[in-house]
Amino acid sequence: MSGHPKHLPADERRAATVEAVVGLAGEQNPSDITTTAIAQRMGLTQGALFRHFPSKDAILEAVMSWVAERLLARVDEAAEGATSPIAALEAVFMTHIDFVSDHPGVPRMLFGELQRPGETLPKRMAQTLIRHYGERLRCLLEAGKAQGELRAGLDLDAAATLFIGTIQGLVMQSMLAGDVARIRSDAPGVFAIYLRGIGTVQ
Amino acid sequence: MSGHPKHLPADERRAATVEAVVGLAGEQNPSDITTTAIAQRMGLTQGALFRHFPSKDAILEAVMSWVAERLLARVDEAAEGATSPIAALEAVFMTHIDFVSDHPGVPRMLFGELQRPGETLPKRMAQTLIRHYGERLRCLLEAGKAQGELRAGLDLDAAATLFIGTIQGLVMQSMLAGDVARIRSDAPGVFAIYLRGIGTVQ
DNA sequence: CATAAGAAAGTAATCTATTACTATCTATCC
DNA sequence: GGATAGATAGTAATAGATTACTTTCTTATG
Repeated sequence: MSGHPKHLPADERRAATVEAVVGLAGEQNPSDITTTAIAQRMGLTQGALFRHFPSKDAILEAVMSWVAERLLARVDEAAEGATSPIAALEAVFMTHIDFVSDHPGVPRMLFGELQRPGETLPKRMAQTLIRHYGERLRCLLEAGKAQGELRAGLDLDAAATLFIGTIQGLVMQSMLAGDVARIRSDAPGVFAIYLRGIGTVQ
Repeated sequence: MSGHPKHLPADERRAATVEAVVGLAGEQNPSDITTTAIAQRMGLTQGALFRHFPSKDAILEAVMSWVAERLLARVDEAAEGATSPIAALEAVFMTHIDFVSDHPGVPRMLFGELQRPGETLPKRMAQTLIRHYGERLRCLLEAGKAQGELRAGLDLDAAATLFIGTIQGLVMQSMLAGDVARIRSDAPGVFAIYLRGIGTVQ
């Protein structure tokens, strides 16, 4: 059959590897992803992966790094384009929903990494990603308070937790229905309830 | 060392097995739980498990069955004791929070089962559990609407999705902090926002 | 003593990682 | 500008560890 595929520069193969992992994570339990499966999806043999990564955990590190970079960048961009804190929150939410719709494996991997016992690097990367995300949220929420868009008594930590939970709930619902598209179509209704909860409009 | 432990009736061993799995799931990734680890926690050898269960999946079935029975029973009991739909919702929420505080491995296992590819029995049991749970929620929400406690325009499906997401967000936050106790202490603040979101009081 | 429960050891499959070898690309030299 | 050397990227095979599950032997208990 195929024989040897074309040689690619190292960084392109690394990027392709990350893509393969994210893709697989959308179809199966992330912690059941094998190096054989990753290689197969790339049209390579299993051993070839270890020419670009010293270990499987190094692959997961690359994935987490990719996620952190892309997600935070898109979210920041969405927030900056908005004219008010509330508008920014909504833009962030929808951008996040778009992201997990495009890459349904991402929230599963994050959740999975958090569950790992011990202190692995990919796990810590997942933790810091979510922490940074939470900080941005609290920042927006605080600004909303300052501008009177959100009620004064609002518990910022609770609001940030619920923001993330809102997305997590949509992810769970889409897994239940076995239909990734639901995550996007159900998002507006769920976010409307959230918005009302944090105190916009009366 | 120990030698042979006391013989137990089959059903007690099965119950102890379920307990062991739920316990382990609170400490590590549920899908990384091995039969060796389960047996070790019970003070048995690995092979002994297969005297009581024909396969590992049969163990997971028993766990899912245990979860479905206990969770739904406690939730139903909480709902019945309440005097209004809203009070029932709150009671259900707090009961659920108590349950996952006592058994932090449960939401992880449910999430993990939903991710499995193919159609295994434990996966289907997780799906039906969450569906039944969702039905009860929608029923309560509808009653709340009928009694005017919730606003008329409320999207019931979205409200049910967010209810589950609220819990899921608390679970995630507790995993992030590595502190199960947070799930209980953060719950009231988050639920208050949810309640406001679905339209109680103005 | 008979039976059911557990121990101990074994098996086949699977997974990560390594090794020895080979193909492909790239840059240099005459 | 071809031939060629060196580096890079691939394959195939396999080692070593771990997994779910079996089989056989042993012990406790009614």
